[in-house]
Amino acid sequence: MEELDRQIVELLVADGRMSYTDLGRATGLSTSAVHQRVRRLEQRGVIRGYAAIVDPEAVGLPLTAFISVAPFDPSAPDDIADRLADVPEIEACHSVAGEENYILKVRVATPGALEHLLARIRSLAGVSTRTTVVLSTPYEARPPHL
Amino acid sequence: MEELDRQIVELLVADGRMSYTDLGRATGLSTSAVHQRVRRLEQRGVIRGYAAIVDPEAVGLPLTAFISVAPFDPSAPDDIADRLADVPEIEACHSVAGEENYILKVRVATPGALEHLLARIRSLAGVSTRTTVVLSTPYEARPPHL
DNA sequence: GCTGAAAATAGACTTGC
DNA sequence: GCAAGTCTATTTTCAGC
Repeated sequence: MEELDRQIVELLVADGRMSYTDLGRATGLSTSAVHQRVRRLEQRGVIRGYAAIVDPEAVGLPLTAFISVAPFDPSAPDDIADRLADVPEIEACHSVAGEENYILKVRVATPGALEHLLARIRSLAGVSTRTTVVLSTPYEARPPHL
Repeated sequence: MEELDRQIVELLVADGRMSYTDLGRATGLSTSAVHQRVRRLEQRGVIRGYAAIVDPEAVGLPLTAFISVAPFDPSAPDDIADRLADVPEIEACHSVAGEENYILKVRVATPGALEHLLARIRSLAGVSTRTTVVLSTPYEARPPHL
């Protein structure tokens, strides 16, 4: 990727609502030039979208956990991700190499909610789980180092 | 949190660049009313900011991994998060309950880069590591279920 | 806390380099 | 691929309820 695009992406990751005017000032381009580049970055899929960053605690989800899952029957076709796709507490689902098949990142309100969530995941996907509770998060969702 | 605020947050998480005009249409409020509410949500820290969502593969970081770390000397004061704060490959750092002290999420370009990163983390923070490589990511960074 | 309107800004689009 | 200019939409502020 080009230096100019790299710079634009970095600026938009830091502030997704930055105006094209300011992006132009920061990069030395005209408004229409950055606008054009941003649109190309969006079309190429480099920029997938824009989102407000929400504090999970502030919206009542203070408890974060990682759940490693492994299927009861390892020979069965693996449709675990699909089976869990509609569980809203699951923020991320990664297929991984290692003892377990997936790592899930979940957010819930209370330990009780985590207990129910684990039961739901086990029965929905036919998996055993190993849960690691997050105590605190020094940092998270830092921008990629382009 | 109030229903109207919940709705606004949900809309802004889905599209961080949505205009106040459109937010007003979607919620039935006037432009200035939503604007006011958004500002209060920002001030209260419910909305921490806005960011462009970037495809890590498209910016040359196709390899994601989780690294669990535990200090060589568990009796030493724990400044691991601080010591690792300036390592740009680390996207997230969670203090966790369990066998290890922290779970790091990292993104790198190649297996070789991961090898160097692990060495750097071990020497910087004085920790042993256990690495789980991500094979694929069915979904990630889904909005919190308000 | 919401509305509605006015003024300031920024966005979208076109044309020419 | 970029700059300049025009037209439209949005942001922002404020008086009034």
